[in-house]
Amino acid sequence: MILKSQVEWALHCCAILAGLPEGRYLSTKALAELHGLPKEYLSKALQSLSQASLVDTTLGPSGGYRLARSPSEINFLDIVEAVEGKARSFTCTNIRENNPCRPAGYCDSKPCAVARIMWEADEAWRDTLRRVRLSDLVGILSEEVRPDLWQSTFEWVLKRAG
Amino acid sequence: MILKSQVEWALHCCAILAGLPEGRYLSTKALAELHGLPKEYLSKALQSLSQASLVDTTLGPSGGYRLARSPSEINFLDIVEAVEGKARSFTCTNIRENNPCRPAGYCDSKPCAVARIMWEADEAWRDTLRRVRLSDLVGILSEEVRPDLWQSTFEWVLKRAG
DNA sequence: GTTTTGCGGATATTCTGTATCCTTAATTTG
DNA sequence: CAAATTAAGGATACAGAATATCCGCAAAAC
Ligand code: SF4
Ligand code: SF4
Repeated sequence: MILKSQVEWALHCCAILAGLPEGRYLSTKALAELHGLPKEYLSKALQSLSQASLVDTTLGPSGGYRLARSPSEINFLDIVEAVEGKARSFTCTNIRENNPCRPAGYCDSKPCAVARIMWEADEAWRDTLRRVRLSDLVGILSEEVRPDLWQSTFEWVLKRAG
Repeated sequence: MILKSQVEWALHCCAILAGLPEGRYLSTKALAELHGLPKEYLSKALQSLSQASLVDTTLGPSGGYRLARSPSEINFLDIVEAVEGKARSFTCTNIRENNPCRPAGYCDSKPCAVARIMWEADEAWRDTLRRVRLSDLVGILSEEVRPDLWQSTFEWVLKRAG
């Protein structure tokens, strides 16, 4: 069980978009270059963010992406689910139905305990991600990243933001 | 991100093994038949449990598997990690190293905030699974499964247990 | 009108999960 | 002892998902 690398990409891109001045856009090209990622494929991740209404887009030169809401109104789960999907990590194939001892026509009223426990763990994972806001991430990064790198990165970004 | 179906299989098999009388073994053949699973492939899952020292095995006719410890000393995480592996679900490909603004020779002292937050969620998932013991599962199942089915299943099992 | 951009569809490639088969060694049964 | 049964592990095939690239389209900027 492993998350797609697009999750990492999307999180990093959102962190960058969170630092954009009001009303400006940043293109896929710039984001791909900044992170050293395949432009065409990163585009798919950004499209996922767009479909989840996490980002606004505009076309044409000087077009690109910007956050649809403030970084404090977007949490990690929003971003992760946009890319990874909302499906639970444990899928029940209902193997208990194959039990040869089962009376014919026996109908299970609810999902069995195994599934419920696995889903509970899944919910704990989601809860943790839900509690971390994009603004929290930006706060941590701005403290941890070396100031000169932090600054030159955003100069680099602003030069390319439409 | 989806868990392998072997996880479900392993959990169900352990629940059955937990109901075996002291010292008896149950074969792959019986477990596969009971759950309607491909015997050869289920065998791989059981081998994982064996490698993780969760079950004891013995060869020959009347051989098979039994729990290596009491059901109260085995938790969900033990079983899940045995078949799914202990790797974290989020893998960091360190894309920040591609930042063109990076000073040459810049060395990151620690994993970045994105990775740490994702790993924290992973830990929450594991914690939840760690807190549920196999004996808890058996307790719930014995209450929820219709008594006649519960009983006939274990009669079926005992008839095949070596 | 030309360029740039996001978007979606189509396609190819690589990797993982699923599944089967076969050999070997240990153990029970007769 | 001989035959049957079992777990273990290696080899291999198959299916589906993740990764990646390419193309055509419509909207926006200039
Ligand atoms: S016991 Fe639970 S997890 Fe297993 S098949 Fe039934 S519903 Fe699914
Ligand atoms: S920012 Fe974190 S998750 Fe992203 S590449 Fe760097 S270390 Fe990995």
